[in-house]
Amino acid sequence: MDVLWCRGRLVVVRLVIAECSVDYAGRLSAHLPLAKRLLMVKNDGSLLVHSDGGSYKPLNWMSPPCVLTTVEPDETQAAAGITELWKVTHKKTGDALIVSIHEVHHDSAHELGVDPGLQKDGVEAHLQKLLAEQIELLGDGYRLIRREYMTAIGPVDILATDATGASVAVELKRRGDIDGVEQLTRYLELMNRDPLLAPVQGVFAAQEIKPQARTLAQDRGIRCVVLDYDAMRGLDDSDSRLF
Amino acid sequence: MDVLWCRGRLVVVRLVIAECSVDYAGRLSAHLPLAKRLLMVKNDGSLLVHSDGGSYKPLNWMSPPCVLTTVEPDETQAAAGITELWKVTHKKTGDALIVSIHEVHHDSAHELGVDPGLQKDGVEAHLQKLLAEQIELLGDGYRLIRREYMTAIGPVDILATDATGASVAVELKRRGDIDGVEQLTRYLELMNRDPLLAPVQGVFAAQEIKPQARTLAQDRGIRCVVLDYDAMRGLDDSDSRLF
DNA sequence: ATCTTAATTTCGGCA
DNA sequence: TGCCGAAGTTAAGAT
Repeated sequence: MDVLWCRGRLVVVRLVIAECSVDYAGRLSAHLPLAKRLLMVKNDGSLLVHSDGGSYKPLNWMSPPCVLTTVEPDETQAAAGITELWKVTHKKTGDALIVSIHEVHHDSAHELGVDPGLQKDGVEAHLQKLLAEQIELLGDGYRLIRREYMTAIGPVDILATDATGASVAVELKRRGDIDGVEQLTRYLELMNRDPLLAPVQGVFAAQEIKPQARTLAQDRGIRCVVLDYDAMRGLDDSDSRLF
Repeated sequence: MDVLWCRGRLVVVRLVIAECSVDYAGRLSAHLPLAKRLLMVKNDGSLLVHSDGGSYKPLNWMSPPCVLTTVEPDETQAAAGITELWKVTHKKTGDALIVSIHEVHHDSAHELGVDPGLQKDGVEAHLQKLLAEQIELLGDGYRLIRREYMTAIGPVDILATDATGASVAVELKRRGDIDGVEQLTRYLELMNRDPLLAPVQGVFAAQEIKPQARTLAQDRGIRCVVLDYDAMRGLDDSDSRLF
């Protein structure tokens, strides 16, 4: 059991339920008082300390690359009831996580194998692809120049032209927040200094636009467009999808 | 076992190692192909799907408040090898996570009890306290007016005066990003409209300042200051700390 | 309850 | 590899 989970090509996760306290010293200092928790040791040596509640984030953890070593408790620690001492050290930053175990209630190791990984669909990239294909949603006569139009301070999501041939910079978000308006504002400021592009109009397009973002955008002469993702996906021909 | 983990006042976590595929339909669509994984059902009904690798983030999950129901596989599903079907639905958004279980390798429930929670130290609040105490780090003659100086759009981290008595607004970050510069810019814009404060100088202080943020700050006449957290902590008299 | 901001963010893409 | 921006961000604090 001692080193089973880190040897050879086995892909093993170890689950320990234990009464323990945890100390972290790294980018911050943190302490978990003595309580019964779940310790999850992954194959790469990383450690997760979970309680029963909260959401997916552990109470404390150490990310890979890191090494777990078990230290013999000294007399003082043993007298304090510590039976096992785990020290997890980050290989690069030197961050340390120390688990002081008082009692182990459960300990098991399970081989999992390599995970094939998550397949995602429906994020901003897809929204951008759809809007690029359906650029006329912004208005009659709109034409796509290109996606990811590069500027000195980063890529503009979509560059298009309106019916009059004037440039239009589109910033796309799933949720239209104030940050997105700021981002688009920076792009517009820069692009409008370019005599080949100016004048450039701004369009802030999102599935949902927060009132504050809308107010700020309108204040800066940026047009807001709310996108109907489902409708756009329905128009797309590659709409074969799960469920 | 069936409902043990959600009854009464027990605080229980259930651990299942199973060959399964997972589908998520909510803010995005996602699919996990058939593989052996760890399913962690927390007391609040939330579910975490972990593989052996990655960092603390599960491959897929459902956050509380949510409910887990077990559905009987229909004939087609049973023929495909599905023995159990878990459906986790978010109570508010309706997001759904479906776990199709083919084979259970391990199944155990563990009572944990209520967790006392994490004690943190060393985050931005501490940095702010330290800089307020050591405001002269910004320059000779600097004096603290107050921390969390309230404005109409939120609190400025630190308000100070320089050697000439002019107002200085300080925005503090652990990592100085472009967002922080934008934030400070908004504060400065507002404060400089106040005749009692104007003119207000801006200082962007962080443990680390990203090149783009520095460029933007300088372009807007904001001074950048890199803080040495360890040195500042060393000067602090309340430096009794674990380890 | 809603909104704002930080985070030991993590994660992916592209230069 | 490092930087930059998105994320089912999540989570904590303030209004």
